[in-house]
Formats: sequence, structure tokens, C-alpha cells
Amino acid sequence: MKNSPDFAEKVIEAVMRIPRGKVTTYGALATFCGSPKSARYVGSLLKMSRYSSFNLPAHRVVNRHGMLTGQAFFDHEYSMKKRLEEEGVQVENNQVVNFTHLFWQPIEPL
DNA sequence: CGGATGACGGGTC
DNA sequence: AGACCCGCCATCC
Repeated sequence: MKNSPDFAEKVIEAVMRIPRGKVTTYGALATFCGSPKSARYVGSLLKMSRYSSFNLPAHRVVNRHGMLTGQAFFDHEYSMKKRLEEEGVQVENNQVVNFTHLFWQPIEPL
């Protein structure tokens, strides 16, 4: 499942569904997409998606502590933090404020 | 081809 | 609470 394109497609779809103003985690996406141990790979996919034609809200994906571990891969002028704050998500000390309340659990489409 | 490298996470101490 | 360790697995070199 991990090495299948199916997993990657699911991750892409799930990320696209993250609502504005909410965040989720690499682990939650990996688990939801059928490979709980591939959280690390989810990060790789998001990184690679930068060079694809996908336009993903990757700034809404943080680690299990709500930290913005991917910020280095965004433009300095239009950072991960800026994108989040633009949606009303407060970021303090490299971490999402009120993370547990803003956490969005990936779910199947209706 | 094999070891190093992570946008990670769970368990331990 | 927080630091640390270790399994994980596609890519990178």
C-alpha cells in the first residue's frame, strides 16, 4: 500500500479537503490513507508536490505537536506561517495556537 | 547497490 | 514535561 500510487493519490485528495482555517497532521493523513507507518513519506510527498502541477494547501499540514516543520520549504515572503495566519490560524513560537481545537480529522467524502 | 536522509510518531526514561 | 531513542520507508547520492 505504501509504495502504491494509490496511497499517494489518497494523500493528495485528503490534503485538498482540509478546510480553510483548520490543520491536520502527517500521521493522521498516513493512517487515514491506509499506511499508518508512512507519516514520514507523507512529508516527502508534500515536498515533491511542490514540483508538480498540484496546488495543495500543504501549509495546513503540521506534525503531531502542531509545529510548522515544513516552513523551510515555503517562500520566505509567503511563508507557511503567513498562509496560516491569513486563514485565521494563530502561530506562536513556530507552533499552531490551540492546535487540538483546530485539528481536522481526515474523513471520507459524503 | 547500500548506506544516509528526512515536511514523522510512538514509546521510554 | 521534555529529551532521547528507534522503527519506519521512499528517495537521494
